Amino acid sequence: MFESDFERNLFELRRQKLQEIEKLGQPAYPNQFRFSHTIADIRARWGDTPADSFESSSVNVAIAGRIMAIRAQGKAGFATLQQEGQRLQIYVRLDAVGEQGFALYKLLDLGDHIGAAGYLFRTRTGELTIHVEKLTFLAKAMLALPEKFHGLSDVEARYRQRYVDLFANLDAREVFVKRARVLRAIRRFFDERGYLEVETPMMQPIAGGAAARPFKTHHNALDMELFLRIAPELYLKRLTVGGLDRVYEINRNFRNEGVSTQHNPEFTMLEFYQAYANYLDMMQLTEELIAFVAQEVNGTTITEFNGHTIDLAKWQRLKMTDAILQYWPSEAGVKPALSAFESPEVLRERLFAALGLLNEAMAEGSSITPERRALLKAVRDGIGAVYADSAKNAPIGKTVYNLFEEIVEPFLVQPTIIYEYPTVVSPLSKAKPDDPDHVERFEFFIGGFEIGNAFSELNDPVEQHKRFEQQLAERGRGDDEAHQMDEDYVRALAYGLPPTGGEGIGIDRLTMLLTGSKSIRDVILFPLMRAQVSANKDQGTDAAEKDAEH
RNA sequence: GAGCUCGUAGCUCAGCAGGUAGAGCAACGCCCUUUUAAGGCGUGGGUCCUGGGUUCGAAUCCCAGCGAGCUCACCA
Repeated sequence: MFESDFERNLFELRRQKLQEIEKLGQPAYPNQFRFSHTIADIRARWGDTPADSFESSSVNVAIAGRIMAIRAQGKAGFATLQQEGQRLQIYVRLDAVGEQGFALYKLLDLGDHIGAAGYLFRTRTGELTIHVEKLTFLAKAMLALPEKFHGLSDVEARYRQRYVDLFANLDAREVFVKRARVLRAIRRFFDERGYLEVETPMMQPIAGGAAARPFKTHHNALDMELFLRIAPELYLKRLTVGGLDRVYEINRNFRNEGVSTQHNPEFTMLEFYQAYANYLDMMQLTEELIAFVAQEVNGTTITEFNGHTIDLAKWQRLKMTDAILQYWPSEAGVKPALSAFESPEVLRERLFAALGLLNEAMAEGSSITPERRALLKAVRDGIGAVYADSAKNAPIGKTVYNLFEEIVEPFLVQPTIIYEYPTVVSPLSKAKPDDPDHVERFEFFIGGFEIGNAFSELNDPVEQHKRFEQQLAERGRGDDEAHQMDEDYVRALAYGLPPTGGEGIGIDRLTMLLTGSKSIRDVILFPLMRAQVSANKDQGTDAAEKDAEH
């Protein structure tokens, strides 16, 4: 627990102070405090009240809070209390609180929790302040607070010791307040539309509904291998078979993948399903939902993200192939004809030609800006990877999809719906009636990354069984993210799934957009961190502490 | 997994042409009854991430490791 002798000494000093406080007749760890107002209440109600009106009629209040600043001045002193992210100053004078009260004040430290009762006034500088008549000790901070001006800025410490981050950095707190508002708004949105909130298994014998590597676990009593879910999808559709026409679930998914500013191994996903709807209905619903949530959370649909101003109420819809053409850089030659997306050979040739032209454009002596060069390099590397994959007999649909991800996705900053996905990358989506190679599916992108994914659900059990078998073949070829066979899910479909639209939305990423957070770890209270090798420098001295860790 | 950057007092940081550490805040003592990054005087506090190497001498240079951030890879 202690990181240094400094901390050990401070802790011991504070214990002595606690004993002194008890001698003053105050319990060291009282079990309640009745406050008349929260600090927020007081700020809201008297924040603008002029000084003279406090003199004509006194306002008595009692508040509780953590001491975030303390300034003693002989026989008087100030302290700033913080509660629920709001602060209020108190003024303590010997002649107002008495010998005992002032003795207590002198035993207070930064970080302590106290109660303060008295009347409101304004100081010379106009700050709303409580003139304290009674101090109540509530709990002690036995460790030192971070620097009062800069707060806790070490990123690692902020994630690992979020409890400090939350009270030391109020903007960190604000992110999580907003995150709660996001969830509340989503629930309101779906509840008002007749959706039922449900919870489906997070431990599953088959981890289905997405292409991702799962976490494995084991149930002892049943001696059963289980997976943490990678998606709730297949269970939610079983519910729609069961007659729950509109369901939604907000819960964690777990994917055994790397971490990045956009990926945490456990993340929160919203999924919803609506019977008798298709992917076009889902598009409509998505646009309404995102604008609604933004309005509820921020009071506006405008958000600032990564240097961009984004309007979450303004959407564009683009067919995937059209998007590729639109973002095809001029340096890569004339845009491919639409027919190129139907022939693996033609597309491959076009990609090869584009690589040559891009390399030429970036050659020494060319007069392009460094920014353009960086962009072209990313595009060239992307196309290079896609080309390499396509040369390994990847299905044309996979090549088109990869190409889209490489040259379009990072540039989709304003809200954009991309639709018409290749069937090969969409094993659970319903094919277009007139085009078996494409499905009724869309994803939407904001701020340069994917936020959600939706489709008309495939409800033909025979077709679904076939798609699963294709996935098994992929698995056999070494793709360990290909979908597993789920016989029970096929059986559920055999009982009849009505035409259904479904969608999944990443809540963490949506929260990033709405809070301007660049990293997903800033919107997750306790992001996964590598285990720390215990730097316990105080071995052997604190047996009880060691026991507590086991 | 790869590349780049970072790791110095509880916190925020300086010190890095190699000569064994410093500031502010926090802590401790004293003074101060309207301060607010309060102020004044004084005091204590460091295996400079870890382990090797080079050197008469390493916080500083080199190598390896650990941890973190960013970028890339991975990521229906």
